[in-house]
Amino acid sequence: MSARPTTHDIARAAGVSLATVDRVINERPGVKTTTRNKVHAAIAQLNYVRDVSAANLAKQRTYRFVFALPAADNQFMEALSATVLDGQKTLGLDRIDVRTLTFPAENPHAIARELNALNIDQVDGVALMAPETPHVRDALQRFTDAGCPVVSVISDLPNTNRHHFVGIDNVAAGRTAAVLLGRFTAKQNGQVIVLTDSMHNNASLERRLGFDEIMLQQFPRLTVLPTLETHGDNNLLAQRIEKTFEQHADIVGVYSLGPGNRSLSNCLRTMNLSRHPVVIVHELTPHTIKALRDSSIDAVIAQDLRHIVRSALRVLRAGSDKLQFNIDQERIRIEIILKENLL
Amino acid sequence: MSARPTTHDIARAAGVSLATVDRVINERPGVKTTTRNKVHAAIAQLNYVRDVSAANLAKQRTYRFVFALPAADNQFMEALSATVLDGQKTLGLDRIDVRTLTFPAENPHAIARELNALNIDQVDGVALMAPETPHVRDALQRFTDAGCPVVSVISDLPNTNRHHFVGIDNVAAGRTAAVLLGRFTAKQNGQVIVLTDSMHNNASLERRLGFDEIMLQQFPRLTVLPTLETHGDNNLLAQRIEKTFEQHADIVGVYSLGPGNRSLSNCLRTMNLSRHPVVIVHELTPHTIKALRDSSIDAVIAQDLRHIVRSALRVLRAGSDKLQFNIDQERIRIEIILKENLL
DNA sequence: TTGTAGGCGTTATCAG
DNA sequence: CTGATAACGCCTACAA
Repeated sequence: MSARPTTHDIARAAGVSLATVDRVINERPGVKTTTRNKVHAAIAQLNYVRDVSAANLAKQRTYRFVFALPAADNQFMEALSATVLDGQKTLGLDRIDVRTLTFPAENPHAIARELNALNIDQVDGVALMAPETPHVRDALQRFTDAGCPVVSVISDLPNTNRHHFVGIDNVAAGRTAAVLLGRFTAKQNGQVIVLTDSMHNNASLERRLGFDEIMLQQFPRLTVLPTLETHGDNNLLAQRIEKTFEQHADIVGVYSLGPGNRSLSNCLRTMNLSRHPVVIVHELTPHTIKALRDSSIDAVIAQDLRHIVRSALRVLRAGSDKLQFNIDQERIRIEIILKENLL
Repeated sequence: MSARPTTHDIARAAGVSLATVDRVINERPGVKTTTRNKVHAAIAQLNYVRDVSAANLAKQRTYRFVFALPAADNQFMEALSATVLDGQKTLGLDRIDVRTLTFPAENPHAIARELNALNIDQVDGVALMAPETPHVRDALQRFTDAGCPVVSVISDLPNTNRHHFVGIDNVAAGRTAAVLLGRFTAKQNGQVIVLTDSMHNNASLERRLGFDEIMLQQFPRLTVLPTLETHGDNNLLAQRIEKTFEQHADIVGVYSLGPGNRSLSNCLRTMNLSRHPVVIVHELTPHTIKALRDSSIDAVIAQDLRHIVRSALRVLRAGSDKLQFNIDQERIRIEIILKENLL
């Protein structure tokens, strides 16, 4: 109803000047304890909360964040990069400067080097998606030691002291995939193929974990085969899949933990199977959307990239201001997408 | 790296005053086309982006919106009200004043009366969830005629000229429920119960439509029974469900289109069935969350209330400023929630 | 130790 | 149609 109180109101109520109020609010030295108390009393009484954007405007403060991502070598990474770029415009207007750093997906040393090259007091926060290697860990340590917030995105870096992880609970995502696969295969017995580019990736690891957990518990009629690692090699992927189909007569499901869904689709199509397995993959991309539409993929487990980018930026901003953030509000949902609820 | 250009820079570059730049930027009338072009050129050239926080600071404008909802008589409505209240604080600091109007759920006349009692030039926008009755239609007409934006929420009012509908595509939601129910019932034959409080409700109607569409197409092994309308009467609900179970030997699924999920759960529990039907309901509430956890509900079709409230407010704000809004960005997702991807 | 005056980038209100 | 000028809420000199 009534407008928010301002520093003016506090000043008046406390019988002091604006500058003094400011000093108290920002815990600057040079204020008598008694007047400080008066101000605090007024603040409490009027229920004052300072207008951060006005403060930032006055301070000319801009947040300088770095977003480090592997170079896009698939549609998902393309979408993620695009979302970050888009965020640069959308939220870039909130006094947030986002600088993107890309590194060759297969060379985590590169990202460590790039991070090390950054001047720490020109950076207010780092968001990154990267594999957890010792080099990366060390590079991040430098930031966290300097009080510069770091968030991991999409795939966590559990053995670093990143301030937060922004992404889905990948174990739960694996469980979700398992339930869908189990129920969608109806009462059939048979084998399930699991594949990803690399199990050196935290997200893949956790997804497999959750997947196995549910499969063992609830769907003993299905046998989950060892994970096929494709290392981004489409031919290798095709070879391994075909070989697996030769070795097992009753493959009823395929769960793709990571990238490579276009190759997977191609491979399955060219094999021209008489019975189509239930296919569950991760991430909404132009390809997976199309595949949902033509029913060559049965379900997609997704995470909203816009949410992720915004959340990462919000968390970094909070960290940079040494403020708490509402952890519930930053939780990323595991989305289940079928043909019917696309869009 | 160099600082962002400001309106001053634009003004200087275009050889006009601050005020003119502002007029152009905010698409206000009263600027010669030639000067407007000059300003636009300067904006493009200097790559100007306006500082939203400064803008908001300067705009002491507060939007006065009304949110009209039926009184909470179930957990979903409670959650919705709570979300609106919460929005009052969260976005309330974005210079948005939200006033809530509640009316007895069973008495749509009341809401029409309350809307009519509002002074139109003290309101900048109306969001409402209400049944579409002639009274409501007339009441809304008064607002839209006055150029005051109106958005329908959750359940659409297609025969009014509300500016926008904020909620899920309920036909698609019905289709989604159908696919899940169909696949989750595996290969079983049998009947499916559909129930809701009232089919006078647009959302229920559309959901049933989509549900039937898929059922007929894809699951001929299942017979969908006529919708049971419970009119919010728990005893009636229990009676009808029990009777239906007596009349049909192979009920394998239940789809609840609307409220009444607690009663449904109670009823099913007390019937102590030997074979549990697949149960699919709408909306995440404390009850449905609990029921997902204990597996008495198999899937929930949900919509994110926070998104809905925020979207409604954004759309109203755009309408109130006579601006376009990005319709893609305001699309509400149909969420599928299982036990595994809760939270 | 405290207060005054000016500015941050934008918008609003007047005149012209 | 256009341009000064004063806000908005806060911070930072500098002066007292």
